[in-house]
Amino acid sequence: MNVLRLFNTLTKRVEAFEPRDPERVTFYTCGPTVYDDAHIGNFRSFLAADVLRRFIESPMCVLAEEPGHRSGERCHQERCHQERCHQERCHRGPRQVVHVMNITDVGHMTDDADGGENGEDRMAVAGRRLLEAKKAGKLAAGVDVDPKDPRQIARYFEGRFKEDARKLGLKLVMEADQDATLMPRATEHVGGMIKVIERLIARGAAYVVGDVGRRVVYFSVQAFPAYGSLSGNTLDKLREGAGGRVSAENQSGKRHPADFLLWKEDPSHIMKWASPWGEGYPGWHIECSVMSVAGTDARADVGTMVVPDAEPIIDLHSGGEDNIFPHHECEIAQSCCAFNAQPRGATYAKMWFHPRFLLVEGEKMSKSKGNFFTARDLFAKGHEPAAVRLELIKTHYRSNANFTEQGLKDSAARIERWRAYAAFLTKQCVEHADDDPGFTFYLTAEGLGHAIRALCTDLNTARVIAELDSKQSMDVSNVERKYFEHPSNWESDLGEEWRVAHDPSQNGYRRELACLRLLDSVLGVIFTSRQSSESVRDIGLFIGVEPSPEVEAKLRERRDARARKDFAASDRLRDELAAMGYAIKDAKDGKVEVRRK
RNA sequence: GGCCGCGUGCCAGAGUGGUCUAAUGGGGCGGAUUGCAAAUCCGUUGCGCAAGCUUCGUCGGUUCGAAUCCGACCGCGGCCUCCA
Repeated sequence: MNVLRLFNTLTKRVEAFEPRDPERVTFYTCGPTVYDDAHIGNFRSFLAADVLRRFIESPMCVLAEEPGHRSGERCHQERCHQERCHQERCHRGPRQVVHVMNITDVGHMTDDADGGENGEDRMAVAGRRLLEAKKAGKLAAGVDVDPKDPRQIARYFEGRFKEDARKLGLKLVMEADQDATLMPRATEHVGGMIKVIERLIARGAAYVVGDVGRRVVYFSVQAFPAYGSLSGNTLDKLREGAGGRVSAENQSGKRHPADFLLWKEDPSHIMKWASPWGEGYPGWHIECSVMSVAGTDARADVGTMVVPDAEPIIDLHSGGEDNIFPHHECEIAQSCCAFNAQPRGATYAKMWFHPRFLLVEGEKMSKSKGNFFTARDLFAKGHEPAAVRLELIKTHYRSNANFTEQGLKDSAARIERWRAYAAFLTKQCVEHADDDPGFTFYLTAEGLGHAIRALCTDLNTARVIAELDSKQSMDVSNVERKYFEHPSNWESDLGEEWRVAHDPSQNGYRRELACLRLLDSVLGVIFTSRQSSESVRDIGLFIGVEPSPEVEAKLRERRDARARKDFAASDRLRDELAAMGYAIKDAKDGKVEVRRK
């Protein structure tokens, strides 16, 4: 039996993921800081988390169960379709995943990357940039944001982040439109942070230094013996200041050099709140300790909740690899010391999932190298979001994937081939075609099983893509794409798809389509609505491309030229489109297919 | 200096003890098709006419057998107090 196994940063091994309650998995992802647009590296990390949560909640995913778990008996009887499962402790989906991602909108981040102003607040930098954009008239029409108000700046970029994320199919963001508690804002949880800091002080895990007006609360790392277990940076091995980002002034009041900030009294700060330690702002790490609990368990009160010894608080936690230390290390220390009855030996999150950084054209992404892209940069260039999504999830999350323009084109073409296959299968279903004994249903036969095994083995998305590509030996060039737009492709119940996929009495085409939908429920790139409006459908198909009115006009002009066999005009228009970066292909009925060159 | 991840063919990227000259896609080459293209489909793509020989960062080791396990080294990426 294949159960989901993941590389756990905490144990540095690939191991079975065993949530406390397999019917309700809690998952927390460190979210974006909203002082700028998210770039494709940010999104790679968020998309890896999205793929994981989509798989966990799907009927394809089987989870191992802790011995003696409460729901163990029931699932074996009712849910499992696999014979061997009855002998082992496991639980088959579908199941609920409570996925929470915070929005870091507190302006205490310092910008050492491109601000240069040695510790200038990121929100202040963002405000200055916005102000410049506003003066230059570069701000989009209808946007009214006051560059002096950090809350407005944060809301502005939060809105843009959600817009990009929706296009890229981040399920969590779409859910958060219905339930805002799934994307909590740090600024709205400062009260909880203060409560947790008070608890930490009361338990001797934190201390206050400095005179009134300049008070600072630090977490005492020596209060938590397990400090260092996630990153390997144990207290005896840490070398103070090796990262070159600590100032002597900040270190002077600490009992131990690794102690970190929980609260800083600073009435002059750009964003500030009242607290028992004066007006000021919270440390960076404390927000996630609070929001991971508040988001995944709405009933919990961070001021009073007590977790029994060694019991995890959440099942799964993700974030970029740069968060491993110090952020996640500190989060563990805070949460265990604040919430666990016995911090020693406690577990905050059971499984830690850290996607690695993305390279672009073989190099580290940086603004100075010119290989720095935000998601919206790519959308603006006409790349379809689904292609960007596939390009970002196609490589194993734990390797340094290389994002390339060529790869983006490949991804767009790949998606279109899959869509053509979906259109073909849909056509056969709609027309109630009989099974063709000469046709190989490669997914139904074994591809689905291979793909599921790959996902169970540390979320191997590349292998899933290979399964979707392989053994597909049919000419998809002549399939009428209108079948892809068939309403049945846009609403499907995954539990039902799973049943159909495993029901031998069903039509082969129907079963194959069910397999395709199941796999795409994880990848999220095939059955996504294209941006194309009704008005452009009569011209043709936009492959990995967002149509623009300008392109549309040229295509119409060219279609008319071809109708009257004016090939000179037709070729001239094709060249013009090529110069704009579009490749076109003539298809049936005077239609064209448009892609990126 | 410490801790962690990764290193596969022209490119991207699977493969974690034998069925591996190594999945899959791209690119290249040949063919079908096309107003010309593009796309699509078929074949081919380490060397050799062949029996056969040789690849998976490098060097060693374990094993009957290694891309796969172990060690060292080299390279890339991340972190060492607030960049996914």
